[in-house]
Amino acid sequence: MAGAGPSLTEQVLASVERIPPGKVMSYSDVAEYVGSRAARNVGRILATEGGSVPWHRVVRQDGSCAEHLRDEQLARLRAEGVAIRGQRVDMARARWNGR
DNA sequence: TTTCTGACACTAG
DNA sequence: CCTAGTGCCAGAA
Repeated sequence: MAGAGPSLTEQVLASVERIPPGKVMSYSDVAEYVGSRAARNVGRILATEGGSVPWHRVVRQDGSCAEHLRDEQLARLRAEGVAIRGQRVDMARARWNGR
């Protein structure tokens, strides 16, 4: 395995940790940010090692989230000052592009 | 090896 | 606004 640079998992985790409070990133945004196009990979990584990163700051491109997380997701984001619109996040307001 | 499933995205109706 | 179908990558049986 070697080595050639950080693994996709490491890059994803690092990107998620880099997201500031009050902001969110979509799965595909993170995927593209690390050089991948499979948003599913990001979700899979967070499901496996997301326990060490603010996974709640990662939502779908449309601002919604998975049902088993919807409750925790919205609750945490709302507590951080993220604009919530009913059951979805106001991406136009909380979306973070890495800058 | 094949098949299924999953913290997703996109297009069409 | 909603549902259905298809593509993507990776791991488990």
